[in-house]
Amino acid sequence: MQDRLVDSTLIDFVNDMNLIEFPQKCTLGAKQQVDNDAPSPRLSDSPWSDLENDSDICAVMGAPKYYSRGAHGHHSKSKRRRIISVVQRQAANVRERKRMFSLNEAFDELRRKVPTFAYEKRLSRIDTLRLAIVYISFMTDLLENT
DNA sequence: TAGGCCATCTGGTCCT
DNA sequence: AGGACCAGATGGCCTA
Repeated sequence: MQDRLVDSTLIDFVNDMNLIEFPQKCTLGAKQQVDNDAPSPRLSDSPWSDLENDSDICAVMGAPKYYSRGAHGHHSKSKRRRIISVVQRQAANVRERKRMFSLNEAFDELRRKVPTFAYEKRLSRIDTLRLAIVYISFMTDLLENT
């Protein structure tokens, strides 16, 4: 496959990737469907902007006043058990959402760097990584053979 | 309806 | 001690 890719033009490369590596399996819901060049609406609309203290979620879920880390399942044997308050848990949730948001921003940036057809559906994260790997390999081979 | 993808929550671990 | 990172679990949405 690599040899064939080296001999291909970039368009051919994209074609190959679309036909071989990504056979129309990158599905996305209507509300998540985006142009390849446009930032994802899911990512543009910060999911935590109106939930900075997570109080709404907490109210819905009826969270206890304190969370006991490692207090369930096989994790309960942990000796480093750390008791955290609801506020701390909420803050951690917000941080985690922000972290995932920045991760998705990076994925979006990577999506814009790898070649795809305009009409193609938005790449999933795993397909983005796989396509990036193949694309880098292709470009590396191209440089080495010129 | 099953499977894929994703967002979110959560607890464990590592690092500062 | 607290934040960052990670992985597992869960549930929702969408498509074939």
